[in-house]
Amino acid sequence: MQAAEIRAKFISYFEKEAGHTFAASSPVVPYDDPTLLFTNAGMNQFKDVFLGRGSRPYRRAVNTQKCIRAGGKHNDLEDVGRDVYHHTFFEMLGNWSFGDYFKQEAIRWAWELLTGEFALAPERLYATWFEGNAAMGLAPDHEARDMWLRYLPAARVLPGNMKDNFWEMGETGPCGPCSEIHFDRVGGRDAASRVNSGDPDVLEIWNLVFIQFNREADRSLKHLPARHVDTGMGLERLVSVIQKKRSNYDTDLWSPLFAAIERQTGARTYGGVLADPVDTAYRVIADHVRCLTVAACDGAGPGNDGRNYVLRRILRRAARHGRQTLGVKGPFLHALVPSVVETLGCAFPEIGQKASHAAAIIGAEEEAFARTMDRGLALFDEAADRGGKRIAAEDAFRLHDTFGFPVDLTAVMAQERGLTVDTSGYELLMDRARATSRAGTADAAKRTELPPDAIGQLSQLGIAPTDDSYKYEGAPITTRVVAVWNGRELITTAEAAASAASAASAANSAAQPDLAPCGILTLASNFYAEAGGQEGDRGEIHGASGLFAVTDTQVFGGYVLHIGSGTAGQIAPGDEVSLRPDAARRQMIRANHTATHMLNWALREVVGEEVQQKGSLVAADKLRFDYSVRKAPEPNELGRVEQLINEWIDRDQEVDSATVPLAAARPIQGLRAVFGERYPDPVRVVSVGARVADLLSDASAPKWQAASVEFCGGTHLASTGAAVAFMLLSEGALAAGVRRVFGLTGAAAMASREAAKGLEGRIAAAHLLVDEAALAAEITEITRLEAALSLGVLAKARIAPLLEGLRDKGKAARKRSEGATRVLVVDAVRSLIGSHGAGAFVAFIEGADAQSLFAGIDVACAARADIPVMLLGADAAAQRVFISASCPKEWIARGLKAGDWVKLAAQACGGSGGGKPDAAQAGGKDPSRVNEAIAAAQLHASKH
RNA sequence: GGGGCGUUAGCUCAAUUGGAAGAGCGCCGCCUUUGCAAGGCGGAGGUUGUCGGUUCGAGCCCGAUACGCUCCA
Repeated sequence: MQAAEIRAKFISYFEKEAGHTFAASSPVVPYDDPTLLFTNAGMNQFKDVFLGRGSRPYRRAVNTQKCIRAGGKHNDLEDVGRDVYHHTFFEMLGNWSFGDYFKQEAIRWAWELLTGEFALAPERLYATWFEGNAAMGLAPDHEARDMWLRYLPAARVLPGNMKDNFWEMGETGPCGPCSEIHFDRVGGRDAASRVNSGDPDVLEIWNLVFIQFNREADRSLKHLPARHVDTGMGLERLVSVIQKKRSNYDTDLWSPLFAAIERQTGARTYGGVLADPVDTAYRVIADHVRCLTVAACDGAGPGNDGRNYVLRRILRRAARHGRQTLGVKGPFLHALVPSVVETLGCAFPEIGQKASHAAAIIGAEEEAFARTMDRGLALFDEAADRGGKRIAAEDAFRLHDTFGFPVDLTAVMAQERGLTVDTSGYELLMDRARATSRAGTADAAKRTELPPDAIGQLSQLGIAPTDDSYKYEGAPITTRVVAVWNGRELITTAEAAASAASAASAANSAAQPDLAPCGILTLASNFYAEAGGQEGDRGEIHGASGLFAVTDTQVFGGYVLHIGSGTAGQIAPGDEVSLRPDAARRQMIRANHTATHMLNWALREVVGEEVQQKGSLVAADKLRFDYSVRKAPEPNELGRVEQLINEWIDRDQEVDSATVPLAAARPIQGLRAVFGERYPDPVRVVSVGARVADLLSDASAPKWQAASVEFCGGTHLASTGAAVAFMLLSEGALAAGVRRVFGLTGAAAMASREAAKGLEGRIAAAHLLVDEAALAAEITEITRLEAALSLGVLAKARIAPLLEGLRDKGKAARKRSEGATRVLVVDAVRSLIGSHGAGAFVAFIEGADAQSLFAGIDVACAARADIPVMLLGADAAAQRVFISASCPKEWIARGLKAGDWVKLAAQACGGSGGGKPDAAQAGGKDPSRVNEAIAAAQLHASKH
């Protein structure tokens, strides 16, 4: 019987024979359950029913559930490959009763299905029941025992303890005894003693849980009014039993995968040997690629935290096996996805539909790891060879930190070679790294904050949260100071401010800049406090007797804190003050925020629906936008994005906003909301290209797709024209699948356009330069400018090839000039050495530089290999002397070493040098003393 | 936001204490052989990411910066 048939039979048996409703498998990424890393049991999706919080339209359910047991409380990752029945991903067949049938039916159906439909030999089956626990006040489950005795002889109905036969969901909650069905693969013997003993041939195949109690907070048990059944049977094990195989991997659930692995890697055929490295690699890779594919199809890919990091570790384990054990050069896991679809696609249609997506995600991560894997493997070998039985903590840390080898992977690799890893030392290094990392952030985030106790103090004093309804207008308002925060304590009365020494810092810390910045709280405020990625306002607070410069605005528990320092006089609680945000800065932020919305819209328009906002920063000088996308946009797509935004700016479209009920705004067609974000109700809607009232009147109209509609609390332009211009400053990868763009608006965008135009003109002009030195200097300057100027992505793309052409020209000129100098030097040396007699040859060559002297030495040695040669050159303008020398073996034997020789000569003209005995070079700083250098060199040589 | 690592020929990587930047593969040309694979000789190809500093001299030391990788938050 094929696996697909077994799976279908299980489901149809419960559907047809026993009136169960098929409830499709929930995703492996649990929805709304922070206690779970991955879905790890069939009952996960029914947890609310068992807890009495939810209900279903049916009382009997059946399905096959996608489960992942890795990284969490249930972690089978370490056992994968080492045995033949643990998997990171597996299917769990299950049937459930929600307050409907109980033990009798559950046991009868299980028995009939296994021995009837699946034709398992009854004499190989064993059942366990809960023996009770007096200490816990739990009676033995004689009900279950007696039912089993109707089918099985007493010798094969076995009692079990709390650990094996009493199931609890958690510290508190539904629980009850369970009854397991075990199967003996060998048969013809009494295997009772092998049940639950870890024998791979006597394995648990089905667990029937009878939920009849609730564990209360005081640890007591209460009988539940509604009793439930929750059963789970691993499909992979069941198939191995029915197909009479001793290993899960020998069934048709895996053979297509093994065939694909063989094809992709060129490894020899899977042999099924437990301790064999190649067979182990086969099992690990097959298991892991199933897990990764299923996870990716349910929206979870490899990443750097939480469940995503578990998936990354799994992928890297598989990739390492492929590289090291099977010798595959490049990415190959992604190519195995189709065979996962082949084995699972019929049961889980979503896997077939999203296969290409999964393959892309897996391929990208494989490629990423491939970049560091070989270097990491080399480091591991080195560390392993360095002696000892243990991989040093430093090496394990470096493997992790620099090459991305999770420590558990290093441990696996060590184990393969009979080594261990110094994990406690590794943890120590990890802690240290974490500490320095945190220290850095803490230092950077030296922001002024209003601690919770200060907020509590405010509400105790009856001070209401700040009325910030003026923040969208920004026009100056007059209000009253209610408190001053000096960085340590709140000052809420004028008297306290006057008497407390610390008050001075509140009003006058400009004179003492070391003091922590302080903040002013007012009754009402027109300052925008940082929120939704938009920076807080800056500006001034004017009082009758003081002036306060606001450098940042933050909000804490509804209280708007104007952060900054006093510049003159004093401002105290009770003072009437005028609040004046920096209007020019505000205007730039508004333009950037509206542009961010248009960018979000344009990216979706050009790149596609898959674009999701991942983060955003709206500052005065720039905007930053992170978004998820599968592959980098093409330059022409970026051009289109920029163009679309500028078209909107040119059309000067109205920007409308209104605060409306969340339920009314949610259905608006084309609405952009950040996934997973919680929005207030009512929510503020900002729309470019359509009036909010119109949007609400016909929310589902497709035409709204053409408008930018977002939930947003930020400040925006009245109409798009005020942004003047938009330009993409840069675009690049932030993390796998996430990209970041920077953009400019207004004067900054215009300035950047001008700068690009200017640079292009300068490149064109540079082409006319003939002098090599001038051209080189100009190229250096243009290169520097290109990096220093804030050029747009499109301008950069335009300029890059122009600059490349200019560099080629500069290179050609340099080569010409170098060639000419070389010819000059070579000719001079040839003519001089031709008439040279015995003894060392020392010559000054007009116009030679350090590089051309080497060519001169070569020529001289070729002509007279028997004598030492020294050549000198000079650059009077640069105040430099160049010296280069070579010395034949015979002369070295006589004591003349080139290194000593050039040093002597160099010292004679104010320099130094050195090198090897047969070749050396040196330099001096005084060209006027070249003759002295020559004389010194000749004198020294003549002594040998 | 912070830390670590990296950047050398088209590709993969070398380069003792700072002393004339190399190898393998690939490319081009010639030769040999000829069933194929190949073999031999020669050649082109480098501002050692960029900028600055120290030094007589920097791929190497120092500082900045860009890009990539990786970990942490």
